[in-house]
Amino acid sequence: MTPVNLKSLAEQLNMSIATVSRALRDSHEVSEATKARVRALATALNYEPNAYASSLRRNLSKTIGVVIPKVANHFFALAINGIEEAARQSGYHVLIYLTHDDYAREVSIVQHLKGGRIDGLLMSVASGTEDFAHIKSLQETNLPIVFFDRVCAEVPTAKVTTNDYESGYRATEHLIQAGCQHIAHLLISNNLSIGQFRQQGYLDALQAHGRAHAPDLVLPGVMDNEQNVVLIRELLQRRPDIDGIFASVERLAISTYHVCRELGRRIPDDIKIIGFSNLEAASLLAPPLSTITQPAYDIGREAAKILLRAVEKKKPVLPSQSLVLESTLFERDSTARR
Amino acid sequence: MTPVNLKSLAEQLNMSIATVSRALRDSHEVSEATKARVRALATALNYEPNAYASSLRRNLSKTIGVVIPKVANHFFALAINGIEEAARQSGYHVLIYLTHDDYAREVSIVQHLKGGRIDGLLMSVASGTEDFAHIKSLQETNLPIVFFDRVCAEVPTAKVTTNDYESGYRATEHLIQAGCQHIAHLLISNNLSIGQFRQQGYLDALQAHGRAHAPDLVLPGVMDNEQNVVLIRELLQRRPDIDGIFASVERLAISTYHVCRELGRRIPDDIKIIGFSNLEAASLLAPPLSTITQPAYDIGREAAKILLRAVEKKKPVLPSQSLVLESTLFERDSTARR
DNA sequence: GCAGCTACCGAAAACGTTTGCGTAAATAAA
DNA sequence: TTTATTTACGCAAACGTTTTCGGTAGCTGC
Repeated sequence: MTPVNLKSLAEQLNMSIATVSRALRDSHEVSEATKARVRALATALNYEPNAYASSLRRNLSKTIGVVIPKVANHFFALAINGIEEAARQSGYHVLIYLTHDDYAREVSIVQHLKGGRIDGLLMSVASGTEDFAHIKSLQETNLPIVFFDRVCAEVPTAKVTTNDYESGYRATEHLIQAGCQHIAHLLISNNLSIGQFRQQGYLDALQAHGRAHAPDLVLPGVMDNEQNVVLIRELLQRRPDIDGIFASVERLAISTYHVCRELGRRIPDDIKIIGFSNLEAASLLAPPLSTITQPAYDIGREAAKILLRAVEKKKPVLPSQSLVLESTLFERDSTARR
Repeated sequence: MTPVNLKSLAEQLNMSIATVSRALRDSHEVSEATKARVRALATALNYEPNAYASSLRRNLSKTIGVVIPKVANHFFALAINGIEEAARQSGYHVLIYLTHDDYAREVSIVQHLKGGRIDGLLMSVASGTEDFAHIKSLQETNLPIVFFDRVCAEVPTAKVTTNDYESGYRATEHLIQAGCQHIAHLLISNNLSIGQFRQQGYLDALQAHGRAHAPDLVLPGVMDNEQNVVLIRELLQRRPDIDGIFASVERLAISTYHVCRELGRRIPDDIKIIGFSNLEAASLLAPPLSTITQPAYDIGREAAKILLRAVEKKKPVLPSQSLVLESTLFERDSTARR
């Protein structure tokens, strides 16, 4: 069985490889008659151009990379959904890499991407990452990068985020208006910029409503879920007066539900909870969870579109192309006034 | 700025390209002394081999493809997690494609994969797919394929699934033992083999317990969620005697919760529900949902391992390498006896 | 009849890597 | 000493595609 490539096609058609290639790319330097002959044979033999030869020659892979902390999370899953959609529409392929929020793994992945495997990168940095040299070094190879959600402030490029400050502010204000006196903030991580924005919103909302800020009401989450449960239990036992919780990330809200059930705290009677979440079943929880829901699909799609525009036009991605999308606050029973 | 490739390295080291290449691949045909010199410069200049040149020459891309219906679904997200883990351990990259359960899209994706972009394929077929010619044709190019969960019976290769028949049987039996008289089955799709297995388990369990089988109690789900809500509402209104529901897929269980809430049916008092689901928050629902939970992460990882073994050894994947993993039944309040 | 077009096509050089083969020197065996 | 064998490296041909640089026709307008 002979391989079906440009050479074999050219031989069967009695023409040069160059002509076959041009015919398939619909070049104007080839007559309609020969184009038709070439196309007929190509489809008959199910010809598909070798992606690697093409990529090598054109220095273009038609592939983008996505580096994210995890995929088993509705936010990132939806984001990938949007990314894949945008990529498919432009004929691009999507390579996926998971850091599991591990700095060393992130560095290793980013280093490997220097091999020219991708034309552009979409990234949401690991929560443990503090040094961004690996990313900067990648950007210096002229690879376009767009950050989404967990952005890296130090790298000058476009970022797609949500209005995290306002969301933190509104969530906190919502708890205040529901009657909460002592509101804790369960933070993602200390060094993520989105976490800092949400934290600032929380602080400003407290201040605007004349509440004192107690530093021991802010709990930075960790990677491990079991560990988080322990930390939250500790917090609720140390400060039994806490009657409101703002969780900056879904899994912390879920962990809080478990802890409350364990400690016999009634939601929303004893304690009210609101959290960032893209959980579809939020309205079916007991009680239904009030959420700040990010437009995850749109974040992914818009980030990909910005990246792909830059890739296609061979222009760098500018910080000015950054986008801020709006989250939505859904009031449900977990913050109901009683 | 000169590019950093084998040629530039060779020039700076005053040796041939071949030697540099061999040194970096740790060939025994190169002295330790020169290896050291080469490696030193390579790391100093942050050399990363061009993936496409290498792939072209070796006819190996170190990349596998994953074709799945969707990613915004905890089962598939976990499966990808397992796949990525196995791939990373073997130094492979993961390309991801979503069919959105659309046959035409699946065909188009599979056709594109003939370009040699991947060394192997992991696939969960779209629920609408009835003709498998596109997959067979891809397999004829000697590309190793491994199916997982939503397998394709007609293609002779390895498949990684769960014990779907037994799970369907046990779920149905569980409802019977909880006191249900009229049990409906909400099916994924008529032409998926896993759906047929679950359905057969449902039927056999009914028969084993002397229950008559009413064909109008079996509802094949559709793609659209809104549509499913309508169908389920219709079913519950047409057959008000239904007091047990076995949902073959998570979103049908969720839709059933919504319908029950809307119609004022109390779970589990009026109607009991069990469903296939990987929802983490299942225990926090109102009421907590009884589930058959598939080992999604393991399914993905094992499928990837089988595929990668075949790829590395350049041997075809045999149907005899198929694997059946066990699902777990979690009893929760949605099927509690009252 | 001739320069200047256009329309079509082919030869060949890239892209960066891997690898079969050749070969010189060094070492071992005879 | 001569003859194998090993060690360490270079040359050059691939892999399949794209693209530059032509080149040959057949036109047009003068």
